[in-house]
Amino acid sequence: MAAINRTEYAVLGLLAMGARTGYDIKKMVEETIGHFWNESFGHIYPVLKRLHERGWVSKTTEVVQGRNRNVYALTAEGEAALQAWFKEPVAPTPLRNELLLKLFFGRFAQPEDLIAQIQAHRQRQQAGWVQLQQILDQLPAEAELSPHLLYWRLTLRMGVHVTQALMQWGDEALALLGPLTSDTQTDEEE
Amino acid sequence: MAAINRTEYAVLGLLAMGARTGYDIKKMVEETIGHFWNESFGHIYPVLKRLHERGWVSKTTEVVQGRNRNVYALTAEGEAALQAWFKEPVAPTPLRNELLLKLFFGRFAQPEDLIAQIQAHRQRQQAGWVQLQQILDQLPAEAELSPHLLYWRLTLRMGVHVTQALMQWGDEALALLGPLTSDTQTDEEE
DNA sequence: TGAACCATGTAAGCCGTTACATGATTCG
DNA sequence: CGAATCATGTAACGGCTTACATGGTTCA
Repeated sequence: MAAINRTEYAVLGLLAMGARTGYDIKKMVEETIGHFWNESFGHIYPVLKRLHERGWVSKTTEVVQGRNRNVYALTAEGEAALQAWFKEPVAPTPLRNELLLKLFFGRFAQPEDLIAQIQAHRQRQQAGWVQLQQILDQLPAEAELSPHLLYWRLTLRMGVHVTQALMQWGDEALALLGPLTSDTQTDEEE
Repeated sequence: MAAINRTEYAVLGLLAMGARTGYDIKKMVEETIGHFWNESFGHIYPVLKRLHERGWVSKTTEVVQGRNRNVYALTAEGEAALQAWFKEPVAPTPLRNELLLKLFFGRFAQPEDLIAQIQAHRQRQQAGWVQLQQILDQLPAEAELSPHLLYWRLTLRMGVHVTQALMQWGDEALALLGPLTSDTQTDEEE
Protein backbone atom coordinates (compact mmCIF):
# COMPACT_ATOMS: atom_id res chain seq x y z
CA MET A 1 0.00 0.00 0.00
CA ALA A 2 2.70 2.38 1.03
CA ALA A 3 4.60 1.03 -1.95
CA ILE A 4 5.29 3.92 -4.27
CA ASN A 5 4.66 3.26 -7.90
CA ARG A 6 8.09 3.61 -9.41
CA THR A 7 6.81 3.41 -12.94
CA GLU A 8 5.34 6.86 -12.46
CA TYR A 9 8.76 8.31 -11.88
CA ALA A 10 10.31 6.46 -14.77
CA VAL A 11 7.61 7.98 -16.95
CA LEU A 12 8.12 11.46 -15.50
CA GLY A 13 11.86 11.19 -16.05
CA LEU A 14 11.52 10.07 -19.62
CA LEU A 15 9.05 12.85 -20.37
CA ALA A 16 11.61 15.26 -18.91
CA MET A 17 14.14 13.77 -21.29
CA GLY A 18 12.01 14.42 -24.32
CA ALA A 19 9.58 11.56 -24.69
CA ARG A 20 6.21 12.77 -25.93
CA THR A 21 3.92 9.77 -26.35
CA GLY A 22 3.34 6.48 -24.60
CA TYR A 23 4.96 4.77 -27.52
CA ASP A 24 7.99 7.04 -27.20
CA ILE A 25 8.34 6.13 -23.56
CA LYS A 26 8.33 2.43 -24.27
CA LYS A 27 10.92 2.89 -27.00
CA MET A 28 13.14 5.05 -24.82
CA VAL A 29 12.97 2.53 -22.02
CA GLU A 30 14.37 -0.10 -24.33
CA GLU A 31 17.03 2.17 -25.77
CA THR A 32 18.25 3.76 -22.58
CA ILE A 33 17.34 2.35 -19.19
CA GLY A 34 16.66 -1.12 -20.53
CA HIS A 35 19.67 -2.50 -18.67
CA PHE A 36 18.10 -1.97 -15.31
CA TRP A 37 14.47 -1.10 -15.92
CA ASN A 38 11.57 -2.36 -17.97
CA GLU A 39 8.07 -1.24 -18.67
CA SER A 40 5.21 -2.64 -20.69
CA PHE A 41 2.59 -0.80 -22.71
CA GLY A 42 -0.05 -2.30 -20.53
CA HIS A 43 1.36 -0.34 -17.64
CA ILE A 44 2.59 2.83 -19.30
CA TYR A 45 -0.77 3.90 -20.69
CA PRO A 46 -2.72 3.58 -17.47
CA VAL A 47 0.08 5.37 -15.61
CA LEU A 48 0.02 8.24 -18.08
CA LYS A 49 -3.71 8.49 -17.61
CA ARG A 50 -3.35 8.57 -13.84
CA LEU A 51 -0.54 11.11 -14.04
CA HIS A 52 -2.75 13.31 -16.17
CA GLU A 53 -5.67 13.06 -13.78
CA ARG A 54 -3.33 14.06 -10.99
CA GLY A 55 -2.10 17.05 -12.94
CA TRP A 56 1.52 15.98 -13.14
CA VAL A 57 1.48 15.84 -16.92
CA SER A 58 -0.41 17.76 -19.58
CA LYS A 59 -2.11 15.95 -22.42
CA THR A 60 -2.64 17.23 -25.94
CA THR A 61 -4.24 15.18 -28.63
CA GLU A 62 -2.64 15.72 -31.99
CA VAL A 63 -4.33 14.47 -35.10
CA VAL A 64 -1.61 13.49 -37.50
CA GLN A 65 -2.81 12.15 -40.82
CA GLY A 66 -6.08 10.85 -39.52
CA ARG A 67 -4.39 9.19 -36.58
CA ASN A 68 -4.77 10.27 -32.99
CA ARG A 69 -1.67 10.82 -30.94
CA ASN A 70 -1.60 11.82 -27.30
CA VAL A 71 1.30 14.07 -26.51
CA TYR A 72 2.25 14.38 -22.86
CA ALA A 73 4.50 16.87 -21.13
CA LEU A 74 5.57 17.54 -17.56
CA THR A 75 3.64 20.23 -15.73
CA ALA A 76 5.16 22.31 -12.96
CA GLU A 77 3.60 19.90 -10.45
CA GLY A 78 5.12 16.98 -12.29
CA GLU A 79 8.52 18.61 -12.23
CA ALA A 80 8.17 19.22 -8.52
CA ALA A 81 7.19 15.60 -7.97
CA LEU A 82 10.27 14.44 -9.85
CA GLN A 83 12.45 16.74 -7.76
CA ALA A 84 10.90 15.41 -4.57
CA TRP A 85 11.52 11.85 -5.67
CA PHE A 86 15.27 12.44 -5.83
CA LYS A 87 15.21 13.25 -2.15
CA GLU A 88 13.18 10.17 -1.32
CA PRO A 89 15.16 7.12 -0.21
CA VAL A 90 15.01 4.25 -2.67
CA ALA A 91 12.21 1.84 -1.89
CA PRO A 92 13.62 -1.53 -0.87
CA THR A 93 13.02 -4.02 -3.66
CA PRO A 94 11.66 -7.39 -2.64
CA LEU A 95 14.60 -9.76 -2.77
CA ARG A 96 14.15 -12.65 -5.14
CA ASN A 97 17.21 -14.35 -6.55
CA GLU A 98 16.23 -17.65 -8.04
CA LEU A 99 19.79 -18.77 -8.72
CA LEU A 100 20.64 -18.40 -5.05
CA LEU A 101 17.46 -20.20 -4.14
CA LYS A 102 18.42 -23.17 -6.29
CA LEU A 103 21.90 -23.09 -4.86
CA PHE A 104 20.73 -22.88 -1.30
CA PHE A 105 18.76 -26.07 -1.80
CA GLY A 106 21.69 -27.49 -3.74
CA ARG A 107 22.03 -30.46 -1.46
CA PHE A 108 18.86 -31.88 -3.03
CA ALA A 109 20.07 -31.38 -6.58
CA GLN A 110 22.39 -33.28 -8.78
CA PRO A 111 25.68 -31.39 -8.76
CA GLU A 112 25.71 -31.44 -12.56
CA ASP A 113 22.53 -29.41 -12.63
CA LEU A 114 23.96 -26.82 -10.29
CA ILE A 115 27.15 -26.57 -12.27
CA ALA A 116 25.15 -26.08 -15.45
CA GLN A 117 23.15 -23.33 -13.75
CA ILE A 118 26.28 -21.50 -12.68
CA GLN A 119 27.89 -21.89 -16.06
CA ALA A 120 24.81 -20.44 -17.71
CA HIS A 121 24.87 -17.63 -15.21
CA ARG A 122 28.52 -16.95 -15.93
CA GLN A 123 27.83 -16.83 -19.64
CA ARG A 124 25.01 -14.37 -19.17
CA GLN A 125 27.30 -12.13 -17.17
CA GLN A 126 30.04 -12.44 -19.75
CA ALA A 127 27.66 -11.41 -22.50
CA GLY A 128 26.39 -8.54 -20.42
CA TRP A 129 29.92 -7.39 -19.71
CA VAL A 130 30.83 -7.30 -23.39
CA GLN A 131 27.71 -5.33 -24.13
CA LEU A 132 28.39 -2.82 -21.38
CA GLN A 133 31.94 -2.32 -22.57
CA GLN A 134 30.71 -1.68 -26.09
CA ILE A 135 28.28 0.94 -24.93
CA LEU A 136 30.90 2.59 -22.75
CA ASP A 137 33.35 2.65 -25.63
CA GLN A 138 30.83 4.36 -27.85
CA LEU A 139 29.78 6.92 -25.27
CA PRO A 140 32.79 9.26 -25.40
CA ALA A 141 32.14 9.86 -29.10
CA GLU A 142 29.05 11.86 -28.29
CA ALA A 143 30.49 13.32 -25.10
CA GLU A 144 29.95 17.01 -24.42
CA LEU A 145 26.80 16.67 -26.47
CA SER A 146 24.64 15.89 -23.53
CA PRO A 147 24.77 16.91 -19.89
CA HIS A 148 23.26 13.49 -19.19
CA LEU A 149 26.42 11.64 -20.13
CA LEU A 150 28.05 11.72 -16.73
CA TYR A 151 25.00 10.09 -15.19
CA TRP A 152 24.61 7.51 -17.90
CA ARG A 153 28.24 6.55 -17.47
CA LEU A 154 27.61 6.13 -13.76
CA THR A 155 24.81 3.64 -14.32
CA LEU A 156 26.90 1.71 -16.81
CA ARG A 157 29.80 1.60 -14.39
CA MET A 158 27.63 -0.04 -11.77
CA GLY A 159 26.80 -2.68 -14.31
CA VAL A 160 30.49 -3.26 -14.98
CA HIS A 161 31.35 -3.58 -11.30
CA VAL A 162 28.52 -5.94 -10.49
CA THR A 163 29.00 -8.03 -13.60
CA GLN A 164 32.67 -8.51 -12.85
CA ALA A 165 31.87 -9.52 -9.31
CA LEU A 166 29.33 -12.05 -10.50
CA MET A 167 31.80 -13.55 -12.95
CA GLN A 168 34.40 -13.86 -10.22
CA TRP A 169 31.87 -15.47 -7.94
CA GLY A 170 30.91 -17.85 -10.72
CA ASP A 171 34.51 -18.96 -11.12
CA GLU A 172 34.86 -19.43 -7.41
CA ALA A 173 31.63 -21.39 -7.19
CA LEU A 174 32.58 -23.64 -10.07
CA ALA A 175 35.94 -24.33 -8.47
CA LEU A 176 34.18 -25.36 -5.28
CA LEU A 177 31.59 -27.52 -6.99
CA GLY A 178 33.95 -29.06 -9.51
CA PRO A 179 35.10 -31.86 -7.15
CA LEU A 180 31.48 -32.90 -6.67
CA THR A 181 30.67 -35.17 -9.52
CA SER A 182 27.66 -37.46 -9.66
CA ASP A 183 29.15 -39.98 -7.20
CA THR A 184 29.00 -37.52 -4.30
CA GLN A 185 25.24 -37.37 -4.53
CA THR A 186 24.96 -41.07 -3.85
CA ASP A 187 25.43 -40.90 -0.08
CA GLU A 188 21.87 -40.46 1.00
CA GLU A 189 21.60 -41.24 4.67
CA GLU A 190 19.90 -38.72 6.89
CA MET B 1 1.27 -16.55 -17.43
CA ALA B 2 4.20 -18.70 -18.42
CA ALA B 3 5.89 -17.21 -15.38
CA ILE B 4 6.54 -20.02 -12.94
CA ASN B 5 5.58 -19.31 -9.37
CA ARG B 6 8.92 -19.38 -7.61
CA THR B 7 7.34 -19.26 -4.20
CA GLU B 8 6.18 -22.81 -4.77
CA TYR B 9 9.74 -24.00 -5.10
CA ALA B 10 10.93 -22.04 -2.12
CA VAL B 11 8.19 -23.79 -0.13
CA LEU B 12 9.08 -27.21 -1.53
CA GLY B 13 12.74 -26.66 -0.73
CA LEU B 14 12.05 -25.59 2.82
CA LEU B 15 9.77 -28.56 3.38
CA ALA B 16 12.60 -30.75 2.12
CA MET B 17 14.83 -29.09 4.68
CA GLY B 18 12.54 -29.94 7.52
CA ALA B 19 9.87 -27.26 7.72
CA ARG B 20 6.53 -28.75 8.72
CA THR B 21 3.99 -25.92 8.99
CA GLY B 22 3.29 -22.68 7.22
CA TYR B 23 4.56 -20.91 10.24
CA ASP B 24 7.78 -22.91 10.11
CA ILE B 25 8.31 -21.94 6.53
CA LYS B 26 7.97 -18.28 7.24
CA LYS B 27 10.38 -18.55 10.15
CA MET B 28 12.91 -20.52 8.12
CA VAL B 29 12.75 -17.97 5.33
CA GLU B 30 13.78 -15.27 7.74
CA GLU B 31 16.49 -17.33 9.35
CA THR B 32 18.08 -18.78 6.25
CA ILE B 33 17.29 -17.45 2.80
CA GLY B 34 16.25 -14.03 4.08
CA HIS B 35 19.24 -12.39 2.44
CA PHE B 36 17.97 -13.06 -1.04
CA TRP B 37 14.39 -14.22 -0.65
CA ASN B 38 11.27 -13.19 1.19
CA GLU B 39 7.81 -14.58 1.65
CA SER B 40 4.74 -13.44 3.51
CA PHE B 41 2.12 -15.49 5.31
CA GLY B 42 -0.45 -14.12 2.94
CA HIS B 43 1.31 -15.95 0.15
CA ILE B 44 2.64 -19.03 1.87
CA TYR B 45 -0.71 -20.38 3.03
CA PRO B 46 -2.43 -20.19 -0.35
CA VAL B 47 0.62 -21.74 -1.99
CA LEU B 48 0.60 -24.62 0.45
CA LYS B 49 -3.06 -25.15 -0.29
CA ARG B 50 -2.42 -25.19 -4.03
CA LEU B 51 0.56 -27.51 -3.62
CA HIS B 52 -1.62 -29.89 -1.67
CA GLU B 53 -4.39 -29.84 -4.26
CA ARG B 54 -1.77 -30.64 -6.87
CA GLY B 55 -0.47 -33.54 -4.84
CA TRP B 56 3.03 -32.21 -4.37
CA VAL B 57 2.71 -32.11 -0.60
CA SER B 58 0.78 -34.18 1.89
CA LYS B 59 -1.26 -32.54 4.60
CA THR B 60 -1.93 -33.88 8.06
CA THR B 61 -3.88 -31.99 10.65
CA GLU B 62 -2.49 -32.44 14.09
CA VAL B 63 -4.47 -31.35 17.08
CA VAL B 64 -2.01 -30.19 19.67
CA GLN B 65 -3.55 -28.97 22.90
CA GLY B 66 -6.81 -27.87 21.37
CA ARG B 67 -5.03 -26.09 18.57
CA ASN B 68 -5.07 -27.16 14.97
CA ARG B 69 -1.80 -27.48 13.16
CA ASN B 70 -1.41 -28.42 9.53
CA VAL B 71 1.70 -30.44 8.94
CA TYR B 72 2.93 -30.65 5.38
CA ALA B 73 5.50 -32.93 3.80
CA LEU B 74 6.86 -33.50 0.32
CA THR B 75 5.28 -36.31 -1.66
CA ALA B 76 7.15 -38.26 -4.31
CA GLU B 77 5.61 -35.96 -6.90
CA GLY B 78 6.75 -32.93 -4.96
CA GLU B 79 10.26 -34.30 -4.76
CA ALA B 80 10.24 -34.92 -8.49
CA ALA B 81 9.03 -31.39 -9.11
CA LEU B 82 11.86 -30.02 -7.00
CA GLN B 83 14.36 -32.12 -8.92
CA ALA B 84 12.97 -30.91 -12.22
CA TRP B 85 13.22 -27.31 -11.08
CA PHE B 86 16.97 -27.61 -10.63
CA LYS B 87 17.26 -28.42 -14.31
CA GLU B 88 15.06 -25.52 -15.31
CA PRO B 89 16.88 -22.31 -16.29
CA VAL B 90 16.34 -19.48 -13.84
CA ALA B 91 13.42 -17.29 -14.86
CA PRO B 92 14.63 -13.82 -15.78
CA THR B 93 13.69 -11.39 -13.03
CA PRO B 94 12.13 -8.14 -14.13
CA LEU B 95 14.86 -5.53 -13.80
CA ARG B 96 14.02 -2.70 -11.47
CA ASN B 97 16.83 -0.75 -9.87
CA GLU B 98 15.50 2.46 -8.45
CA LEU B 99 18.89 3.86 -7.51
CA LEU B 100 20.04 3.57 -11.10
CA LEU B 101 16.80 5.12 -12.26
CA LYS B 102 17.37 8.14 -10.05
CA LEU B 103 20.95 8.34 -11.23
CA PHE B 104 20.06 8.05 -14.87
CA PHE B 105 17.81 11.07 -14.52
CA GLY B 106 20.47 12.72 -12.39
CA ARG B 107 20.74 15.72 -14.62
CA PHE B 108 17.36 16.87 -13.31
CA ALA B 109 18.33 16.44 -9.68
CA GLN B 110 20.32 18.53 -7.30
CA PRO B 111 23.76 16.90 -7.08
CA GLU B 112 23.49 16.93 -3.29
CA ASP B 113 20.49 14.66 -3.46
CA LEU B 114 22.28 12.20 -5.68
CA ILE B 115 25.33 12.20 -3.46
CA ALA B 116 23.15 11.55 -0.45
CA GLN B 117 21.50 8.66 -2.27
CA ILE B 118 24.83 7.08 -3.12
CA GLN B 119 26.15 7.59 0.38
CA ALA B 120 23.09 5.90 1.80
CA HIS B 121 23.54 3.10 -0.67
CA ARG B 122 27.16 2.72 0.31
CA GLN B 123 26.23 2.52 3.96
CA ARG B 124 23.64 -0.13 3.29
CA GLN B 125 26.24 -2.18 1.47
CA GLN B 126 28.76 -1.68 4.23
CA ALA B 127 26.27 -2.88 6.82
CA GLY B 128 25.37 -5.84 4.66
CA TRP B 129 29.00 -6.71 4.20
CA VAL B 130 29.67 -6.75 7.91
CA GLN B 131 26.66 -8.96 8.45
CA LEU B 132 27.73 -11.39 5.76
CA GLN B 133 31.20 -11.64 7.21
CA GLN B 134 29.78 -12.36 10.63
CA ILE B 135 27.64 -15.15 9.29
CA LEU B 136 30.53 -16.59 7.32
CA ASP B 137 32.77 -16.48 10.37
CA GLN B 138 30.23 -18.39 12.41
CA LEU B 139 29.57 -20.99 9.77
CA PRO B 140 32.74 -23.10 10.09
CA ALA B 141 31.89 -23.77 13.72
CA GLU B 142 28.99 -25.94 12.73
CA ALA B 143 30.74 -27.28 9.63
CA GLU B 144 30.58 -30.99 8.94
CA LEU B 145 27.29 -30.92 10.79
CA SER B 146 25.29 -30.33 7.69
CA PRO B 147 25.77 -31.33 4.08
CA HIS B 148 24.04 -28.06 3.25
CA LEU B 149 26.95 -25.96 4.42
CA LEU B 150 28.84 -25.90 1.15
CA TYR B 151 25.79 -24.52 -0.61
CA TRP B 152 25.01 -21.98 2.05
CA ARG B 153 28.57 -20.72 1.88
CA LEU B 154 28.18 -20.35 -1.87
CA THR B 155 25.17 -18.10 -1.52
CA LEU B 156 26.91 -16.01 1.12
CA ARG B 157 29.97 -15.66 -1.07
CA MET B 158 27.87 -14.19 -3.86
CA GLY B 159 26.66 -11.63 -1.40
CA VAL B 160 30.23 -10.77 -0.47
CA HIS B 161 31.34 -10.39 -4.07
CA VAL B 162 28.41 -8.24 -5.09
CA THR B 163 28.50 -6.12 -1.96
CA GLN B 164 32.18 -5.36 -2.44
CA ALA B 165 31.55 -4.42 -6.04
CA LEU B 166 28.75 -2.08 -5.03
CA MET B 167 30.92 -0.42 -2.42
CA GLN B 168 33.67 0.12 -4.95
CA TRP B 169 31.20 1.52 -7.41
CA GLY B 170 29.86 3.83 -4.73
CA ASP B 171 33.33 5.20 -4.05
CA GLU B 172 33.91 5.71 -7.74
CA ALA B 173 30.57 7.41 -8.20
CA LEU B 174 31.12 9.72 -5.26
CA ALA B 175 34.52 10.69 -6.62
CA LEU B 176 32.93 11.57 -9.93
CA LEU B 177 30.06 13.51 -8.42
CA GLY B 178 32.11 15.24 -5.75
CA PRO B 179 33.19 18.13 -8.02
CA LEU B 180 29.53 18.89 -8.73
CA THR B 181 28.39 21.06 -5.89
CA SER B 182 25.28 23.17 -5.94
CA ASP B 183 26.77 25.81 -8.28
CA THR B 184 26.92 23.38 -11.19
CA GLN B 185 23.18 22.94 -11.14
CA THR B 186 22.63 26.65 -11.72
CA ASP B 187 23.23 26.61 -15.47
CA GLU B 188 19.71 26.03 -16.63
CA GLU B 189 19.47 27.03 -20.24
CA GLU B 190 17.74 24.77 -22.79
C1' DT C 1 2.10 -7.39 -50.71
C1' DG C 2 3.88 -8.05 -46.43
C1' DA C 3 6.84 -6.72 -42.69
C1' DA C 4 8.09 -3.32 -39.62
C1' DC C 5 6.99 0.52 -37.30
C1' DC C 6 3.83 4.01 -35.20
C1' DA C 7 0.17 4.33 -31.93
C1' DT C 8 -3.43 3.41 -28.24
C1' DG C 9 -5.76 1.08 -25.25
C1' DT C 10 -8.45 -2.81 -22.40
C1' DA C 11 -9.06 -7.23 -19.98
C1' DA C 12 -7.61 -11.08 -17.57
C1' DG C 13 -5.00 -12.71 -14.34
C1' DC C 14 -1.10 -13.83 -11.48
C1' DC C 15 2.08 -12.23 -8.02
C1' DG C 16 2.65 -10.61 -3.74
C1' DT C 17 2.03 -7.43 0.37
C1' DT C 18 -0.52 -5.43 4.16
C1' DA C 19 -4.07 -5.41 7.10
C1' DC C 20 -7.47 -7.75 9.43
C1' DA C 21 -9.29 -11.45 12.38
C1' DT C 22 -8.63 -15.00 15.81
C1' DG C 23 -6.88 -17.46 19.57
C1' DA C 24 -3.77 -20.54 22.46
C1' DT C 25 0.65 -21.02 25.04
C1' DT C 26 4.79 -19.73 27.24
C1' DC C 27 7.79 -16.97 29.69
C1' DG C 28 9.38 -12.98 32.23
C1' DC D 1 -0.41 -9.58 33.49
C1' DG D 2 1.49 -8.58 29.26
C1' DA D 3 4.62 -9.57 25.57
C1' DA D 4 6.31 -12.79 22.53
C1' DT D 5 5.69 -16.78 20.08
C1' DC D 6 2.97 -20.32 17.81
C1' DA D 7 -0.53 -20.88 14.39
C1' DT D 8 -3.92 -20.20 10.43
C1' DG D 9 -6.25 -18.00 7.29
C1' DT D 10 -8.97 -14.24 4.36
C1' DA D 11 -9.80 -9.79 2.04
C1' DA D 12 -8.46 -5.93 -0.28
C1' DC D 13 -5.60 -3.96 -3.13
C1' DG D 14 -1.80 -2.54 -6.03
C1' DG D 15 1.77 -3.80 -9.42
C1' DC D 16 2.79 -5.55 -13.53
C1' DT D 17 2.71 -8.72 -17.61
C1' DT D 18 0.52 -10.99 -21.47
C1' DA D 19 -2.74 -11.28 -24.63
C1' DC D 20 -6.13 -9.25 -27.23
C1' DA D 21 -7.99 -5.74 -30.34
C1' DT D 22 -7.38 -2.15 -33.77
C1' DG D 23 -5.64 0.40 -37.50
C1' DG D 24 -2.65 3.67 -40.14
C1' DT D 25 2.03 4.46 -42.56
C1' DT D 26 6.35 3.42 -44.63
C1' DC D 27 9.51 0.86 -47.03
C1' DA D 28 11.56 -3.14 -49.28
